[in-house]
Amino acid sequence: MLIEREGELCVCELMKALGESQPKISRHLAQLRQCELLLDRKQGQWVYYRINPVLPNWAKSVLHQTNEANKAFLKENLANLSRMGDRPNRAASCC
Amino acid sequence: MLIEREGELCVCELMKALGESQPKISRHLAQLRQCELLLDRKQGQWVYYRINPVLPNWAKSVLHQTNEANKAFLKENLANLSRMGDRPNRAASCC
DNA sequence: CTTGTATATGCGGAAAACCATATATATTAT
DNA sequence: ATAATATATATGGTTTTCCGCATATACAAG
Repeated sequence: MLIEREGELCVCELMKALGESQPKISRHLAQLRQCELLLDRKQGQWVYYRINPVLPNWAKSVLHQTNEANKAFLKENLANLSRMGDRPNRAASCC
Repeated sequence: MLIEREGELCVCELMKALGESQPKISRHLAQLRQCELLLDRKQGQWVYYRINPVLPNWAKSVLHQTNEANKAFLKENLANLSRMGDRPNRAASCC
């Protein structure tokens, strides 16, 4: 849900947002990638994860609806994320 | 998904449709009832399960969309169900 | 009252998931 | 080259889930 909302997030951002350990986040992301719910791209030392754009529309819609209808659920996590001072600069990705 | 499509189903119907054991069906239904996704009503010797109508709209919508977009997924199970000759007569419920 | 059918649930073992720790690899900075 | 940061993954042990079997309860039929 955080990734859906933010567009893409790297492992360290999700660590901060969710307050979970690095191996835990990484392994869970690996599973979501394996079942093709997520794609990743490497940029420098960071690996950014995003929703796989080839998901069927019904699946994208389910994700989006669930997200929209449960914003309160993520409040804390998004606060943690914005409190993260040294957030990697993904603008540097392109060009 | 079968229940959403059929309106309500009892344990023995789900056993046939899914080809699973009675305790397995019953225990899974108990969990879905516990988390308030399903309601049950007893009629004679049968217990019918239905989607809880007080679910928030987003949840109902997610169930419905997922169902509509994956009809093929249930084909076999629905065939098993219709092949069930002695299906309990739920018309006898009311009046 | 007894038998049969439908459902729920206790129990024990098997299977799966889960996670902390340690470590490996890649990248960046010094 | 060295150190630091970001990520992935192996390993081992704990926890949780899961299921088959047996059993209990409720109802229906005879």
